[in-house]
Amino acid sequence: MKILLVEDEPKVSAFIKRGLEEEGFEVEVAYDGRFGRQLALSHAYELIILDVILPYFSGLEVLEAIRAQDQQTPVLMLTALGTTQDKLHGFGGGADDYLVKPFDFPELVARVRALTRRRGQQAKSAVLQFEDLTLDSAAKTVTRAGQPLKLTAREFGLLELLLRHPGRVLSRAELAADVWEDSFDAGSNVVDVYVNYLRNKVDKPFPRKLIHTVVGMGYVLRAQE
Amino acid sequence: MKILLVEDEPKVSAFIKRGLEEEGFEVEVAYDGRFGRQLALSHAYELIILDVILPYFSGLEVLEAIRAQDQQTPVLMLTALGTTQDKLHGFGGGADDYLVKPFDFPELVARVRALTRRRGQQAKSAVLQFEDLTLDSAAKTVTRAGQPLKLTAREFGLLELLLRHPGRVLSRAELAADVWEDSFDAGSNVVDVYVNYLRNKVDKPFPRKLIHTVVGMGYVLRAQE
DNA sequence: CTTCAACCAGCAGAATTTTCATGGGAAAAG
DNA sequence: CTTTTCCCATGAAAATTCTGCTGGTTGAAG
Repeated sequence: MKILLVEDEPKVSAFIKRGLEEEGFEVEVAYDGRFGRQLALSHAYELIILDVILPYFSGLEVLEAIRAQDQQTPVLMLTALGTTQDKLHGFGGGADDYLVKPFDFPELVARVRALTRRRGQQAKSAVLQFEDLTLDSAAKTVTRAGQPLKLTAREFGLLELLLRHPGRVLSRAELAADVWEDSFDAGSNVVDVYVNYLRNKVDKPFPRKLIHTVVGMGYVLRAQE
Repeated sequence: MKILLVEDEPKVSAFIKRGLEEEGFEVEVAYDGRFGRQLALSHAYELIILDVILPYFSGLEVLEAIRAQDQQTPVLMLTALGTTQDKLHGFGGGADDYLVKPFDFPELVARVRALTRRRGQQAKSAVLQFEDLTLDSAAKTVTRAGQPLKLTAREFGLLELLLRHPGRVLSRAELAADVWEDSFDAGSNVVDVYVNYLRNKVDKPFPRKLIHTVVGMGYVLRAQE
C-alpha cells in the first residue's frame, strides 16, 4: 500500500518522497489540492500526508472531501504555521496528526510509522435492517428479534437482496439474476424453493410475517399483509 | 477511566488538571517520577501524560517502566525542550505523542482527544481473548484454559485474525489475504488445511469447540453451535 | 355455481458443491 | 543432516443446492 503526499513545493515534496522511500514506503505525490483530492478519492492509501497551503484547494478542504467518503485512512497534516487555530481546525476536521514545518525528518518518519502501524483491520460491517430483522453482510450473520438465525449461502444471498429493497416487489427473474448470477434456468423453480426455505427459518418461528408473495409478480419484504 | 498526569510544577499541573476536567476528563496527578511510576503501574489509565523533567525519575524512565509491563496505554510526553533528540528518544521508548512546552491548552486537549479516541475505536490490545482462549500478539503466546499451546507462525496468524473478529464469518479469501498476504493461489486449499491444523491444537483437546465452519461462506470463531 | 388454467407451496431424493482429513514432498529452520 | 513447517493433491464425508412432482389456491370465464 502506498502513501499519498500532497505538497506543492517541489523541493519539499521531493525531499519527503525520497526520504520515505528510503525507509521502505511507497510514495505518490500530488502537487496541488485539485489533483490531490482526485487521487485521494479514487485510490486506497495507507496514509495521506497533506500540506495545508496548496493551490486550488487548501489541505483542509481536501481533508474534508476525504472524510466525507472515507473515515478510515489516517491523515497527517503539515503546516508552516504553528498557529493553534489551524491545528484545531485540522483535528476537528478529522486529521489524525499534525506536524509543524520546519520539522526534523526523523520525526516525520516516527509519526508516519505510528500512523501506519496502528491501522488494524477495521471491519466495515454493512448492517441491513428491517423491523426486528437484522443482517450483517460482512459478518454474514442474521438475527430476528435478537435470535441468531443459521442460513445457508443461497438463503443468505436471497435475504440480503430482499433486505436491500424493502417494500419493493422483486420478480423471480430479478432475484435469480442477482443471487444465481448467470447460471440459472428460466424453467426452474429454485427461487420458489429458496423463498420457502427462507420462510421456514425467518418467518415461521415468528408471529409477524415479513416475506410475502405477490401473485404473478414475485416476492416482497414488508410488514403488513 | 482516568487520565494520569505526572508533572512536578504545581502551577502547571493544576492548570492542566482543571482544564481537562472542564473538558469532561477525570484526572489524577502525581508530583514526582517515583509516585507517578507507582500509580502508572498499579492502576489502569486511559492515557498517561508525562513531563520529561521530574524529581527522582525522569519521564523517560517512567515511560520505560510502563512499557516494560504494558504496551497498551497511550502516553503523551511533555517537554520544555524542543530538541529532536528528546523527541526521538521518547518515540523510540514507546511514547504515542509529544508536546513541547509552552503549549496552547486547546492543542493539548486536541491531542488528548486524539489519543483517547483512537484507543477506543481500535481496541487493539496486545492480548486478545475469547472464552477461555487467550492470544498475546506481542509475546506470540497462546493459551487455552490456562494451558499453553504451541502454534506455528501461520497457525498463529490465522488464529489472531479470527480472534480479532469474533462472531464474524471470515471468508477464505479474507483469511488468505491477511495471513498469506499477496502470495497465495486462489485454487489452493491452504486455508482449509491450516484451519484443520488449528482445530487439532485449539479445539480437539477441549470439549467446547470455538472454530466453526459456515458452508459456502468461511469460518467463524464463536461459542455455541 | 362450476370449470379451467395459471400460479404457488412444499416435499423428497438425486446431483452437486463444499469441506475434512491425510500422506507425501519441497522448503526452511535448527 | 535432521526436524519442523509449509503446501499440494486426493478421496471420503458432509452439507447444500437443485429438480421434478403433487396438490392447493386463486381468479376469471362460461
